Amino acid sequence: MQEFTDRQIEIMEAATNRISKFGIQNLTIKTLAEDIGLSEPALYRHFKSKNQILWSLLEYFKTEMKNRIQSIPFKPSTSEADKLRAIFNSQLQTFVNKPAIVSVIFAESIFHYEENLSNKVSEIMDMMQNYVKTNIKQGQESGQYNKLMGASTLTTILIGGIRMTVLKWKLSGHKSDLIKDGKTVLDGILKMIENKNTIKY
Amino acid sequence: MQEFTDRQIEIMEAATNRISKFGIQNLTIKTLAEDIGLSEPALYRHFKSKNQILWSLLEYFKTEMKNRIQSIPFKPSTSEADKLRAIFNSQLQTFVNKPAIVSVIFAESIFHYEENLSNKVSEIMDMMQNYVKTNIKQGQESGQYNKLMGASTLTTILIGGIRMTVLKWKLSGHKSDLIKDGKTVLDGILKMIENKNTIKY
DNA sequence: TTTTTGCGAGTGAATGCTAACTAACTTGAT
DNA sequence: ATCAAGTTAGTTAGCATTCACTCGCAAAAA
Repeated sequence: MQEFTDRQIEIMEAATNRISKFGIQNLTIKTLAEDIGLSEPALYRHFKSKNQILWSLLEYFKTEMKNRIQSIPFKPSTSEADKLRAIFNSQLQTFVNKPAIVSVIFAESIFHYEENLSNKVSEIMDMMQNYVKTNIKQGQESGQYNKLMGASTLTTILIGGIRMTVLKWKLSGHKSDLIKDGKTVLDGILKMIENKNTIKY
Repeated sequence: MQEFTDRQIEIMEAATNRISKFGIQNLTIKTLAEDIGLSEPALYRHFKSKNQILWSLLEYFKTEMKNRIQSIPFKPSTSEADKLRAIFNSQLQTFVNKPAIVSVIFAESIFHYEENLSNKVSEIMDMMQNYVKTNIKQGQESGQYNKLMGASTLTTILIGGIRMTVLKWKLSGHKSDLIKDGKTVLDGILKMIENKNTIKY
């Protein structure tokens, strides 16, 4: 069940590279066609519109992300904190490998009110949000995390903190060490919410 | 020393409203001129370019923000936590009153690589970052905050958490209660870092 | 006190550019 | 000989910006 043809994937990869290197506003049919070595109309043989190219990019990433996260192998004994670490690590690693997706996800406002695109971005954000929230609830119920804060608020802080780290990385021109900085942020938060051998309320 | 003429302020306000209502991608010289009831060339009598209009908007906000935060009256006895609450509260209140500025600040990527605009946005972010970081250092040194995390990391988490809340508010179409949600996030973080009558390290 | 001159602020009609997208034609493989 | 996949040469539309001009007023000159 091949979702995309070879050419389509080639186009999507070229788009990814273009965005990584020059930002999303530099992704035009013209530059894209040049990158691949085709004429502009040729692209329209493979995608209905530019919108469809971006949409496919997001859809592709969403599926990839879901599969990737769901297939992280956890031993039954893995603590919730370690699961969270694995999830974020995997996610940040993906960003490092394909910085383009960050540009797209962070650029909601660029989509000229194109609902299908902002919806896809929302779906991706929601999915991440869900993984995190579920983890936190689980951790709180099992007593691994304290309950100083509601799960929703904690989720917001966690994702917000990581997002901020990603943003800084992006603004630094991908010079900072995203993996390390992300880990620092996550560990910091975990340090504050983990019930180790400390007081209980 | 009037920095802007009346007309310039009128234009800046119209731009603000246009962005608030229809997003930044709907801000064109044409729509802007229509809003004010002038012709397009007329705008060029007052600003050199569209870029200059946006730049002025950001510059104006930056100055306003600086003055506003610096003139928050603190009694000498105010705790660092309460100072932080006051700063964020003031900031969020401003966002609620002028949602446009959020659109502009969150839309870095829209600026066709116009350096002066992204720089202004960076300046604003840095300023906020500084206020927060200073506060945290102060709080940690005076023992009001614990030192489980470095000041930089904590700053990232704090600003990240708030930013995330603002983003959600924006995505909700300004329907959620930004002030309340922001306060919840901030209080949550403070609860985790404040040394009240608990253990000392 | 008229008259002239200069100027701030405005206008309609281009201009030039960049995009996305399309029509109509070609070619090479099955 | 069909058809998928190209190509050349457009079209259309949006946008920032400029051109050449006007109008009314205020100050300088007569």
